[in-house]
Amino acid sequence: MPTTGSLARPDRLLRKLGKFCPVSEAEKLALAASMSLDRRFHPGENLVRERKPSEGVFVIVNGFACRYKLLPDGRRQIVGVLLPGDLCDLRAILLKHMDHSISALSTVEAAMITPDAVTELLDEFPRLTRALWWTTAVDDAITREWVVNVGYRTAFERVAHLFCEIFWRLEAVGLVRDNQCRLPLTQTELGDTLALSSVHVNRTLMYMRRANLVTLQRGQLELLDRPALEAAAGFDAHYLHLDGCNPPTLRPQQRLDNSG
Amino acid sequence: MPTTGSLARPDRLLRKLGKFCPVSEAEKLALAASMSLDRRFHPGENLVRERKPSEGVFVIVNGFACRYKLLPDGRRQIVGVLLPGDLCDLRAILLKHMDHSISALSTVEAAMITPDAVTELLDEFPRLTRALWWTTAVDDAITREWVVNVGYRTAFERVAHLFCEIFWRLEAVGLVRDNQCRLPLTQTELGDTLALSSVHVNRTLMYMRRANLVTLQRGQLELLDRPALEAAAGFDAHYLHLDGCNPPTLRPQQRLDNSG
DNA sequence: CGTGGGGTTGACAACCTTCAATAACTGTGG
DNA sequence: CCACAGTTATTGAAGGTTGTCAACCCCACG
Repeated sequence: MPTTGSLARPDRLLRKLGKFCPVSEAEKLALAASMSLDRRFHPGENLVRERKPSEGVFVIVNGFACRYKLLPDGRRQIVGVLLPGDLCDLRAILLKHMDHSISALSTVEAAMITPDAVTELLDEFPRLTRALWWTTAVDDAITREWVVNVGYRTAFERVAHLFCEIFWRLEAVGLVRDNQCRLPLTQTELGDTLALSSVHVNRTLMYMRRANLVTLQRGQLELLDRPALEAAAGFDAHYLHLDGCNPPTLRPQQRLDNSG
Repeated sequence: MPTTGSLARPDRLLRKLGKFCPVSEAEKLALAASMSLDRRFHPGENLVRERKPSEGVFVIVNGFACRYKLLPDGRRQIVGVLLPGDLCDLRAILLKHMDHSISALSTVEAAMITPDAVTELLDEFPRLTRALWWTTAVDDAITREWVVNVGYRTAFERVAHLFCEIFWRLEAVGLVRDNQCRLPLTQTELGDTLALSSVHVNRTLMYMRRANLVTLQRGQLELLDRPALEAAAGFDAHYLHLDGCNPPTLRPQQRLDNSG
């Protein structure tokens, strides 16, 4: 049950990549080896700053983080949530500067993959490359769904939909038990995420609680009636692409390398 | 001035990739060669359907298309606009099914790159691979900005911001002249894009027209006072990443291959 | 010359925001 | 153990931005 020391950090990530394709021992070790520079961030602390070049790719090992943009009037819009096992976008190293910031919502442990290590990893492990590429595709699918969420849905549906999404994503990395998971966001942060005022988030949560759908206390989320919640949110998990991958078009050398 | 027949189709795309890094003749020819199966789509026709596997990657050669999701009540949310030179996401071939549909807004000419051709291209041209990867990163940055747009901004700001974005993007591929560009969207489609009712889009456009900021007639957009519009929208183009790329970490063989 | 889609406008309603006040909770130091 | 400060949560009242409904106009097109 306990992984080795070197595999503890990429564990959640590996679990996610495993949904895409089998991952060999060599690939696991290479990924673990590429993760250097473990760092710990306090709530509110920035991992990545808008308008600055990225120094590498962070892997969230533990805790919750968010992508956000600061707005002219001082408010902020959270445009993505990063959970354990998530990557801060491999492609960031291609860009001259970041278009958004990333900060810790809870205490966050993150490992860094340097740009050189990213390049090496992608050069030497084509199948892993595909898997990592797949995670970025899923991240983007999630962002698109967020456009729908803040654009189309009512406050109630938005909150419900976010809860469903985070629940499914945490389930995929083994962080759900007894219909419960962590969700260490204040109501103000939920508002920044869902483009709602904290006041209205509160009213909505009160309503959900009284309807015996959901409780959210001290950063712990419990879904009391998951089917009802998903129905109310209009939630359909297919955009999370947790059903694996297409049969890949492989290069010749990959065809020899199908050992799980 | 006129490109050869084989380079006419990827012309807009090449112009965009050129913002990222120089593209060699060999790369240009390879890209052109990989584009097969030119197709023409009428307004409203689907290029790609949600919940179906993608058959390859489309390159928009001419016309406007959009990514959209259908909603339970029959409405739709447009979650992205595809302009000439844009790709329908390279990574789609990794996914078992699409999480959104793509349809033509105007008459669209699109070329298809088959999954096999994508794989070959990525295998043989590392620098081109980086450039293509960069375009997907920019697409995602745009989607994130859309979350901000529909979540945070007022109707007026939303419309203004969309106009600025499309103007900049078309400018980058050489499709702007005299402060004018094409924008063949009905007010209903603008509403689907901006999460506004067509009625309110209309009111907003009337206001902008009367303020001598913008005209939009018969699919032609003219920015009468671009600085004022950008200021009003809170538009800052840095998320479009048109300023090129980071010095790449290259593989050895790439270091020998820096001819433009 | 009729028909249908898109554009324009008005009246009214709804959802959500803002402002404001209070209560509950968390952590800190005496 | 309690007092205190700071943050978070809760609730009420009033107002604003935007949606809905409905009507009308215009134009393109067959």
